[in-house]
Formats: sequence, structure tokens, C-alpha cells
Amino acid sequence: MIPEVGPGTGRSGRRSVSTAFPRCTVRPRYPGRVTETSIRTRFAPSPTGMFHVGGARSALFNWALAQQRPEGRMVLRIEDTDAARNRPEWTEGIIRALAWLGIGEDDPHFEGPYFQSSYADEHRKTARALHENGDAYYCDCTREQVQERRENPHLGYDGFCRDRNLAAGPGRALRFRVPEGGPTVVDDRIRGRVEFEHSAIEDFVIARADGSPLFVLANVVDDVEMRITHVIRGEEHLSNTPKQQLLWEALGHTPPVWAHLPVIVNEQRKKLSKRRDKVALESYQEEGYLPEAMVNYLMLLGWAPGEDREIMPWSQMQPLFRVEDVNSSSAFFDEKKLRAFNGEYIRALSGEEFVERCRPWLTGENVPWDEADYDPEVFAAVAPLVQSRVAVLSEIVPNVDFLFLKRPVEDEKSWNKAMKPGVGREMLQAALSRFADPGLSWTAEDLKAATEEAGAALGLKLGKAQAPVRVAVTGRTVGLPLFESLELLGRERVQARIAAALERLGAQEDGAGA
RNA sequence: GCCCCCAUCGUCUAGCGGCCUAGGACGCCGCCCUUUCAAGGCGGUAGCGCGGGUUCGAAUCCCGUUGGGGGUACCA
Repeated sequence: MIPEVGPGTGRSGRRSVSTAFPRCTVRPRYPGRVTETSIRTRFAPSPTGMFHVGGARSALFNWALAQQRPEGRMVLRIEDTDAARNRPEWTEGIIRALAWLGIGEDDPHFEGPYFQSSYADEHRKTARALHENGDAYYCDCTREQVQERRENPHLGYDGFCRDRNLAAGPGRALRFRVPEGGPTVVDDRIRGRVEFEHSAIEDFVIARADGSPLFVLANVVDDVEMRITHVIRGEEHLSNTPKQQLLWEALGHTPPVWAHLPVIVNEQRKKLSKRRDKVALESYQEEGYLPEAMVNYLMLLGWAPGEDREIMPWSQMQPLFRVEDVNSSSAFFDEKKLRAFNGEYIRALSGEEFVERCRPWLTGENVPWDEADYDPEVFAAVAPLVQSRVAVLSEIVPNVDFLFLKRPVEDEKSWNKAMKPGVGREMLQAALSRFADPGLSWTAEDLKAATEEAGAALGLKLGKAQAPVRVAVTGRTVGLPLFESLELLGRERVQARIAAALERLGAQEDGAGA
């Protein structure tokens, strides 16, 4: 059974998300609010305009945690320091995708978006401070020089400039001085204690030769400034974590709670990639996945609410979520299961809600019929028949197109299957004459009886008898219950379509004969 | 190569030393219902990678091994 409402329905549902997001202004400083739990979610704007399903899951986990505490905040920071990734539209895509999932600024637990680029001065200032107190040093080694110098190709930077006391200058990058000896222990909520020997961490670059800070530094500076307490992100960041923790400590702060989520993989067990895999949240949205189904499915990737429950609305799921319970092994994104969930959520919709949700797929540019031929009342009438037959909303189109198209779609396979010699023509003729009887009331019930009789006269059971009629009228061998469809289409159009099919059969025969 | 992570049905998972003859869900396969297709009902298939320990007892703890994955940038 499906519960009443999903997560996004009330807030985001099909509602269009405000395109102009007022908060999207440059902020000189982060508010640096102290909250019980400031959870940080960060996204880099992507030129593809796509929002990764993996990012969606991370966001949802963060969101659940933030909503669990009265003062909890999920802070969205747009990491746009890469100048090439600085278009407002891309940021808008992130906001819109989150809103679709039910995560947005109209909820007090949401804060942001903030823009990392607006805080660049602080990043540089911190870099200089790190240099001044000796935690970082300038290095003028080129990549080639480093490679030539080290005998052991497995090692990274060899620390050549560690004690050269170089001043800042052109061509000089700033490197962090990783302490000698001992490990840095990352205490991860999901993985437990993970030790990284300092000898295995090279003196990493924190600012480029042009003075611009790198992700690893900017990220920490921002998190410190924003008083971030929980960092919940993908496993791909685990190896950055000891570096960032070292930075936190060098800046005199206690590192946040870390939790590294397992990666989401494809059938080849490789990390989902934008090139190979269908990862864009938007593409699922376009296909007609409901946000509440997507949210439900995503939450189950690496976590389970227990007691053998799976289909559960956000309102019930959210309080149950615990990061500690997240599985540490990678999870395969199974679209089949997502589809099954989506079908369940669709069937759980009320009739009116279903019709409402279908609208975007029935109108507009991509619809196969003339807009003038579309009749919302006709759709509303068949909607109950459609509802249990689709797993994603876009599938409603092939189910109902025969009602709005001037002529049914032409599908060779369906035609050949139904219009077998000795059956097709005979059946269509029989049906046509029956349907022409003015005494026949044009109702599903009587149409069924009439078709049954017509078939019986030819020795056909209803299952066989209905096939040619169905193909003649709808163009397909499968579809909605036939007689309700005929009733709705109307006597005139049904007769015309059967006649047209007979004509086509005749032409085929003539062609074959000649 | 080096560092790190991971390991229960095909897939997502439950399990955190005896309730396990390993539970649920998706998928798949039957059967029922049926005007096609769905939906629905009933049933079935299938798993603790391997080898050592520890223990009266191990899917659960330890070690090793194998196999996957992530990282390894003056990207984020």
C-alpha cells in the first residue's frame, strides 16, 4: 500500500519553481550562523546543466538530518570558484532540481544558496596566514622537475621546497606542510576510523601560482566560516579528507563530523558517469518519474528504514534516517526498481491528482497530435483506465494518442499480427456491419456484446475477435480496454477507421494479386 | 604502481555470536483473474566470494586471500 503523500507533493510537486531566486545574489560574507547542526551540501555548477542522481541522494541524506533537529540547517553552497563554471543558469538548474525533490528555500531548514566565489578574498587571506605561521610554503617546482627528481614514481611531491623559504612570487604555488610522522585519523560516521599515514600524504597545493585557492582550501575556509558541523558527501572525497582535516586543525578548529557515502554505480559496477550513464535527475523528471517516488527510491540506496519497509513517504522516512546506518558498500542504480516504485506511486494518486500530474505530457510542443484535437474531458474519462497501466507518466501518450490523432498510428508489426488472412478482413466486416446497426446502443457493454457475436459467427473467441478491431481503431495490438475506448471515440470515427482499415486490406490484396 | 574503501539472492537490502532451515523488495518464472496490455491475487527461483582462526556455537568477531571500487591535478 502506498501512503497518502510523498515528500514533494505539497511543496514542489508540479508547481513551477521560481526562476528568479532572490537569494541568488552575491553575498560579501557568509552569515556564519551557529546552529545545532549545519549540514553542508555543495555543488559545482555544471555546464551540462544536469543534476546527478548521486548528488540528489547526498542532498536528501543531508536534508533528512537537517530537518530532524529544530535548529538544523542544510546549507547549500555553490562552488563556483572555477571561473569557467560561473553561469547563473547552471546554478538555477541546481536550485530547480533540489526544489523538485522537495528541498528548498521555503523550508526553514534550508539555507542558501551561497556562492563560494563571493568569498575569494577570505580564501586568499587564509592562504597568506597559513604561509605566515609556517603551515604552508611556496614552491616553484614544475611538474616536470618533480617527476624527474623522484626515483620512486609512486610518490607525489618530494618536498623539495619545504625548507627553501621562498617568498610569494610569480610561478610559485603554495603548498601545505604536512606534519612529519604519525597519521591523521579521520573519524567517519559511516566507515569508522580511517588512518592516513602522513608519509603517504604529499605536501599538497592549496593555492595556485596566481594566488587563487584550490578546492581543498576554499572548501575548508568556507566550512569553518559557516560553522559547518556535518559534512556528508560522496566517497570520492574520502582521500581529500585527511588533507582537509589537517587544514581545519591548522586553522585552529575542530573538524566537523564526516560521513562518506558509498558511490552509486552502473551495471558494470563503475561510478555513474555523465557520459555513459543516465544520471540526470532532469531526464527522469521528463520521463515522468514522480519526485516522491524518486526520493523514496534514492533514500533506499545504501540505507533501509528497517522492518522490511520500503515504500514510505518522506514524512515517515525522514525521522528514521541515521547516517550511521548507511551501508558502506557501493549501490547499483536500478531503474527497474525505480520504475516499480513509480508505478506504485502513480496508482496511489487520486484520480484528480493523476489527471493533474499528466497534463505536462498531454500538451505542448512534443505531443504527437494537433493541439486543437486534444480534449481534456476525454482524457479525464479514460484516465482511470490509464492509471494502472503506466509506470512513468510519459507512457500515457501511446495509450491515449488514438483519441486525439486524426488517424491511428501505423505500426506494421501490430497490423500484420492482427490482420491475418481469413481473420482480419472478415472480422472487420462483421464488426462494421454490427456497429452500423442503428439499434445498437453505443456503450461499452453493448459494443462488447456486438463484437462477441460478430466473432462467434466466425468461430472466434473475444480475445481473437477484438484484435483486428483494436488495431484498426487504435493502431496497436495492446492498449486500453477496447470497448470503453470505442465508446469514447464515438460511432462515427470508429466506423470510419474500420472502413479505412478494410480499404487498406483491399489495397494490399489487389497489390498482392497484381 | 601507491593510498584508501568495500564484500549477504541478478539488483537494493534485513541481519550487528545462538531467534537463520538467512527475512523483505525489485527482477525473473509459473498459476489464477481477464477483450489486448496492465493492475491485482497465489506460488516459485535465487545468496552469506575463498582459506584459516577465535568460540560450546559465526553470515555476524580476527587474520589472510581473492575480487570489485574510489583516489592519486597548480579540477571540484
